Amino acid sequence: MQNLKMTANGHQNGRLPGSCGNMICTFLPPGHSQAAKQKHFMKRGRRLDSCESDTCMKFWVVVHGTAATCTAFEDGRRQIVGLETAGETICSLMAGPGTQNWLEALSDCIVCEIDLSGNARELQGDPEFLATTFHVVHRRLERTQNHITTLGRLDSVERVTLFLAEMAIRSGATRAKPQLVTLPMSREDIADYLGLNAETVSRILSRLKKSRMVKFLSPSEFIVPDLGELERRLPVEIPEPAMFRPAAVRPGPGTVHEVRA
Amino acid sequence: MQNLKMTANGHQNGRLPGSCGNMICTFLPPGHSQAAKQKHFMKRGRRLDSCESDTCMKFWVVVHGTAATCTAFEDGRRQIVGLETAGETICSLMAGPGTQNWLEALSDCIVCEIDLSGNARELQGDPEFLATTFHVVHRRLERTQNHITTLGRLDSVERVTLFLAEMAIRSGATRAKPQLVTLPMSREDIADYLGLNAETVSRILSRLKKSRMVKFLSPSEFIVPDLGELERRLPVEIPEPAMFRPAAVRPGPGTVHEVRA
DNA sequence: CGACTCTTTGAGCGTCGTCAAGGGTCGTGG
DNA sequence: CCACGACCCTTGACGACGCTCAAAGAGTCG
Repeated sequence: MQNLKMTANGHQNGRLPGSCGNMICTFLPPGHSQAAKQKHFMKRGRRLDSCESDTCMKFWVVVHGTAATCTAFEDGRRQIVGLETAGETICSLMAGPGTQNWLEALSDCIVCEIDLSGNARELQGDPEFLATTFHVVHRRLERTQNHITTLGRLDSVERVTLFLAEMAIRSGATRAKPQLVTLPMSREDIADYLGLNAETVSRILSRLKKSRMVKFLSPSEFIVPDLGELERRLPVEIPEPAMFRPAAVRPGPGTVHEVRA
Repeated sequence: MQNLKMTANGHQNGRLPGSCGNMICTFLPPGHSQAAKQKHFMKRGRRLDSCESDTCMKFWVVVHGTAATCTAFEDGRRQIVGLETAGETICSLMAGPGTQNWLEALSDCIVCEIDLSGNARELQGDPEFLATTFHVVHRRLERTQNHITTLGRLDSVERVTLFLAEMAIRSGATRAKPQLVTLPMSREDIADYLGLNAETVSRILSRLKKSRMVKFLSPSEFIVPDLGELERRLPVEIPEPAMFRPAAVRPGPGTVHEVRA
């Protein structure tokens, strides 16, 4: 199936990402209405609910900030299913029965809402559109499956360690070059992402601080002096940066393959 | 995005599932080679490894029995990412870095391997093919995301309870009509699916037996006398049967929408 | 400055994993 | 036919890990 990724990139046909850097916008008809493309400026904690209708074909693109796709039970337990950083496309929230699903701003966010319901009929026969949406869903599946393994088989220290490593790499850190990382989320958010609770996360961070694995300049700013050392404490390798960078903003055709390199 | 599900069904164009009941076969060229479609008869425990090449476009369809998509760390910890029962299509195993991924027979299985690498180029422009693969991946994402919440926020008793309920529903049980269920997997397999260990699963099953939530006729056969009672102990509703029945073998066009009903 | 939120840390305890022993079933081979 | 091993399931004892509750410190905003 890796071949489909190539098509999904879309660049080889000369199609270029829109002004926001995302592919989805480019499928809007030339003279689309205001309502079809809408920017949400979301303060931390604000939510966007998924649309329940069957005839709705909305996409959300995170333009700035960090958001999360969340699920909750009636009793209030929350699970963050995915972290959505700038460039990420959310093409449908799939609520299980008896649960609520929403997109929530973890930090202040700009989210672009694109409604393609108007030209759904044409798009369903458009190979480029289908390949793009396939790619969006495929990427998400990839990360979701990895997260299942994290939740099912890593203990709390490993989960937090992996989380720090991932955040560092998202910020551009490499094994060779440390990098100041700004956490866009609270301890409770981290906990809800990792299937832990906030106190446990805080305690583990303190432990990692003491063991010099990570230096905190403030509760939300840290540096990992030696990413390799972090990695040695984990039973998995740390994912490539490409894993966190959405395809549509990558430099050119073919680079998608780096994911498997 | 729900609209795409309609196209993905494929029936409305008159395209019908192949002899094995699956859509993917129908994309093989008329005079395809033997190698392009291959049946694997797998004894319990046997594995199929994912293909590493970038130019490979293989699909696996479980025709009979129960298989699992698995991940493992170097240290041996295993996580079952998804249960694959008859009719399920696996379109790519996406190994995270530093982990192994494979498809494993939990019970004796027949798995059909379909290699579309030969006509990849045409298929990448074929809306029907793209819609079908989109649907395959989308379905999987839906279940994967639900499983994240299960692993992250349900305790062990809730996980096992939910598992029993799901297995009952897969076997055709409803709130009104109990049903004899045959477990196609060991306690350890269940544990690896639920992020627990085998002894814990066994202990919890014993507890549920004592509380009459479930009757075991043998270690691998049980009946849930009152599915509603099981559901009342859970913070989530039990998914619809449609959640477990692959789209390609559903009766007709339009029925896909029942997923959201 | 106080109100609020977030974070940290401690004490206590329940849950779940580890280790170990014993029993049941099945297939093989003497 | 039975002995044996392989494998799975069950149950107990014990301990560590992670959650709950509580209190106090740190940072932010009006």
